[in-house]
Amino acid sequence: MKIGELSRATGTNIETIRYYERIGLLPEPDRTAANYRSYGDPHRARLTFVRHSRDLGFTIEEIRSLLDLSDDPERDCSEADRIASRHLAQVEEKIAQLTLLRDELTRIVGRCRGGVAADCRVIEALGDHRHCESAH
Amino acid sequence: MKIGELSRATGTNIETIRYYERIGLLPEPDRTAANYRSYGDPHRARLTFVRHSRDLGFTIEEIRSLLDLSDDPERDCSEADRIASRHLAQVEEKIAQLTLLRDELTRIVGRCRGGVAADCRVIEALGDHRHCESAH
DNA sequence: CTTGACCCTGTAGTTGCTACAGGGTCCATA
DNA sequence: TATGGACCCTGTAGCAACTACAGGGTCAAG
Repeated sequence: MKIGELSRATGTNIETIRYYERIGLLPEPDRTAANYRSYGDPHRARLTFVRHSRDLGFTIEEIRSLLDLSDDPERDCSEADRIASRHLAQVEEKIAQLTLLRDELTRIVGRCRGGVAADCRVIEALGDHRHCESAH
Repeated sequence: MKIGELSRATGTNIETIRYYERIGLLPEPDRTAANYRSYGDPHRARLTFVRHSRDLGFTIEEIRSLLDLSDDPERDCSEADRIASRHLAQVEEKIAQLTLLRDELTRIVGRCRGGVAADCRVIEALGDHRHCESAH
C-alpha cells in the first residue's frame, strides 16, 4: 500500500502520516525501488489506533505510552486504564469549564439591545469582570 | 505604571503583555528616560478587556474586531453581538462534542477488567472503531 | 513524448503564548 | 563608592499537532 492509499484507508492526511513517522509514532516502512513508502496491514492498524486515540483527545505522548503497552502484550493493563481514566477526568473538567463559559456568554449575548457601540452591553461586559457570575 | 505593575494589576504575564503589543492588540505605550514602558489607565482597561475576552475563549482576531468596534463608538453594536453569538454557538458545539467523547471514554474505561495488555479492552477499543456508538 | 497523478525531502507557517540569552537601569545597603 | 538584587529591554527559539508549500523525482495512459 502506498501512502495515498493508506491516507484514504484511514482518513489521515498524507503530511500527517509522514509527521507521525518523523516523530517516531509510526515505524519507518519499507521503500519501493522508486523510494516510495510501502505499508502493510500492521501499519494501517497502528495508524487507525493513533487516529482513533487522537479523535478521543489523547495527546501524542499518551498515545506513545498506549502504543508501548500494546507492543508488549505481557505488560499490565492497569497503566492503559490509568491513562484513559485521567484523560476522562480532563474531558469532564473541560466540559465543566465550557459550561460555565457558555452560561457567561449567554448572559452577555442576551444583554444586547442593538444600538451603537458606545452603549453596547456586550462590549461593556467584556471590559468589566464585575458583570460575571462565576470566576474565570 | 511600569510593565510589572500592569502585569500584577491584570494578572497577565509580562511576556504576554509585550506579545500583545507586538501583534498590535495593545498600543505602544510611552517610554521613560530609561526606555521603560509606561502605562496609564486606558492601557489597563484595554488589557482587562483582552484578558477577559481570552478567558471567555475569544480568539485574538475576534478580540481585534471587538476592540475596533469599541474604539469607534458610532458603529453599530450588531457586529459585537454577531461575534459573541457565533462564539457561543462554537462553545455549545464543543460541549456537545466533548459530551459524546466523554460517553465513549466512559464506556472504554468501564470495560477494563485488569490483566495483561494482550487482553486489554481499553487498547482493543482504541484500535477498533467498531466499538464506538457515535461517529467521530 | 507529454500530461497529470502521485511520490519524495526539507523547511516554514499556524495559535497563543512562554522561556530564555545577553544585556541595561535603579535603588538600597555595606 | 561599590555591589547586589529587583526590575526592565530586545530578539529569538520553543511548545502541540499539524498543515502548506517549494522544488524536485516517478510512472502509467493517451
